[in-house]
Amino acid sequence: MARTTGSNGEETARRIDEVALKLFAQKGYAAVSMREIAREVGVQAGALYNYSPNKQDLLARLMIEHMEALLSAWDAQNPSLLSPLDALKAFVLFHIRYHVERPDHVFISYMELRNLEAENFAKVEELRRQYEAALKAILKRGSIDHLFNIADVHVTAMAILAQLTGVTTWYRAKGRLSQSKIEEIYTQLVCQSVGAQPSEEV
Amino acid sequence: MARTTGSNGEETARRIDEVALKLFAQKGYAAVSMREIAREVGVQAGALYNYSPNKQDLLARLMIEHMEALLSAWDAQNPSLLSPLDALKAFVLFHIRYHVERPDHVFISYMELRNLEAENFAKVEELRRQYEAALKAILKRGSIDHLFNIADVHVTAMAILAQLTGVTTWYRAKGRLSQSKIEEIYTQLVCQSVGAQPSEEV
DNA sequence: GTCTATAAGCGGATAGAC
DNA sequence: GTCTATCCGCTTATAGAC
Repeated sequence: MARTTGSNGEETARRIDEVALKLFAQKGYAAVSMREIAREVGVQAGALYNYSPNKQDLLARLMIEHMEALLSAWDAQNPSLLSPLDALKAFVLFHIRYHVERPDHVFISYMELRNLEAENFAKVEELRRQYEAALKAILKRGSIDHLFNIADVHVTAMAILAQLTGVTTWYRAKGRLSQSKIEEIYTQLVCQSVGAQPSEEV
Repeated sequence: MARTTGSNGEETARRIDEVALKLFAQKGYAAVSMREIAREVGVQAGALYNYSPNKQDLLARLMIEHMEALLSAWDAQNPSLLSPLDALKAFVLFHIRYHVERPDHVFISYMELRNLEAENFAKVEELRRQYEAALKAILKRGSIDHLFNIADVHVTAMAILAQLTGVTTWYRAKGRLSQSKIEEIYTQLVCQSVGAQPSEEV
């Protein structure tokens, strides 16, 4: 299926990212070869190097772009305009929806950190730190206003993020529970865990 | 540093497990070579095959033994003798302590599932299912007795396990919080998240 | 932009000496 | 039980033709 004539750089670039993301998530970065990515894209291995100088860069780009998009999407919600409780609920819904829609991005962003070289690792960690800070800001506001009963903002933030992100490990679109039901259950769970007053309807 | 004479099978077996566990956790199964394990153990690569028929078996054994030990340790606590609330608190303490003491075991048991061949995968999953069932049993008891306010036992169990296991990703022995302080925070967090009445002192 | 060909080395695993 | 030597396939990455 070689298609040297009629080749299309933009389409190939898109396909490489798509295939690499899928394979890295499925098998892990170290277990996927450039040949395998190329085969699935429908080009020869050498062609991949027109789009990334090496395999490491391909991984790093996928992770950094994901984290940047996540941060932008959350910022676009303007959560600072909401009350702490509403902002927390908005965060729960946002996080679940964004992550359930992109399970492969989530998976590699948590699993492949150790395969990043130092410089790329630092970039991704900084972006993750910013995202954690967004949740901490909400918890802090609610804590100061005595709306929440939180023993430690940092630990609570880590715990909430872990449980929300964990949804992607077991959620199946055709499972027992609909996504909206899961969102409802987690909203209750998180509100209860921060000791918020029984919530008005979501 | 060859030591053919004076070689000691039992000691080597122990060291192989120790080194393989450490390296798999650090770099991931696929990124660690048998040669690298051998080098760190202080033997030649061929010698490893006296202890495992292949690399896959080495990984599977580490994971299965960890899950079996985890289950035995929990069973030894006889949680069914406790009230649901006390059992839940016991579970939180047990899980945090057991996992914080064995971060590498925990890490590979969650991260390397995808590198297990079908048969080994099934074994590990069955053991994990049993452990999840132990927590669900507590939640069910408390729910039936109207001690807990739980929207869905399965989702709540997954959420609690995710947040507890997540401790190992950020806990550092010399960090801001002592382990006992973290245990206290998580106990409150989990009790609040299941809607349990404000707890007596732990 | 993609191909073919190839460099240079590492991978898991085995055979047979000691 | 461990070593040395080895098979051979697969790895990332590059060079140069088209």
